[in-house]
Amino acid sequence: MKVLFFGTPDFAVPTLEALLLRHQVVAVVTQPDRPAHRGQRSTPPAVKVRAEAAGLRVVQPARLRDPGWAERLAVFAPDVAVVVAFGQILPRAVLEVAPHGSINVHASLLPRYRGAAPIARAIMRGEATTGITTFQMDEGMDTGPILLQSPPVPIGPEDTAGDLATRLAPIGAALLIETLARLNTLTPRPQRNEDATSAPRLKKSDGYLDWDRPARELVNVVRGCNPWPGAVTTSRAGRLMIWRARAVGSGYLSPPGVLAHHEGHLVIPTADGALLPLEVQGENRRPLAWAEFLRGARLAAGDRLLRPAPAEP
RNA sequence: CGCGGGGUGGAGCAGCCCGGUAGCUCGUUGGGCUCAUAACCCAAAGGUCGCUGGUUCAAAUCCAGCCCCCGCAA
Repeated sequence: MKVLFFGTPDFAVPTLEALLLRHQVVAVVTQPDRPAHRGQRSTPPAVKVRAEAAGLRVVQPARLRDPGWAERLAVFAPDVAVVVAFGQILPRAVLEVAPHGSINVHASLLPRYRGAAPIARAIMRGEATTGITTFQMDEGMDTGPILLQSPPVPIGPEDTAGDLATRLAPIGAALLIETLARLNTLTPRPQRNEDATSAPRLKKSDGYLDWDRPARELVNVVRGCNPWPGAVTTSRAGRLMIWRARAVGSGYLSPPGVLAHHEGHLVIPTADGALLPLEVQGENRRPLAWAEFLRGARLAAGDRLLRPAPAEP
């Protein structure tokens, strides 16, 4: 089939590669290069890099909602459009550019976790499984009728959002290929809206750690916010990013947020149990193991950690 | 010219503003103690303080240039 591919980050790359093997990708639509990294260098999205390596046509609309894009994309005469983590809402005219419409690869078992951050949100809520759904897109946010779903994919207790995304991406690629292969015989199944939950895009403040919550929940926040936006607390030594952590103990140990010793480790007591940081990162520092960080004598028992001030949307 | 932090024994840091014998926590090595369970005690080895030049009686510390590393702005 002639496929028009929409995608942007790493997560979308395996699906693009799978399409390359079995179908004809007539063009790739991705987000514009954005200033990124030190020095404000303009950086192409992962999908663009891969697409150019494959010699594909790449289109980078600033706003797909601007008039004229449907016509410009129609020139490629696709049979179907495939959308994976593209990052922009597709207007109806664009959704309907291809005769078979647009198919989305979404990283959850819909109708659960509709939205931009299904992987991170599932982890943050402590889910034990998730999966991949392919569906026929409509104008709503991940509301279209379902084509195929993967079997439940287990979420390991230590998985980060980054880990899970890496694992889910090839599963999505395989499911999409199967979806296309069976497109003519599949019956789209409407989602049960009453079962839907939403997974809105993460904000930095989603990573703000509140020590008055139970340690188990905070560990989930830490996992879900890795690699972005990072779970943060503030201390005498400035902002502290916690990249990996484990919940230890249970019940009330000592005042939440005040560093204390517990079974041989310096931990952060919470409302229930304590958080044992494993990997941590100080301001303008690289990530360090908790023990190494502590050797710099930046923090000690008795120091109080606080939730960052909500100075951000 | 986006903003910012940093390069000090193997690791993580302090010292630099207010020049004058290089310090802390850990690791390593050698002893000791004998079970401390939060990391016991003693001792030792190990450093061109990123590079080059300048100022000075004297530079890790002040000045200039260069190299490298890192964080944030998704």
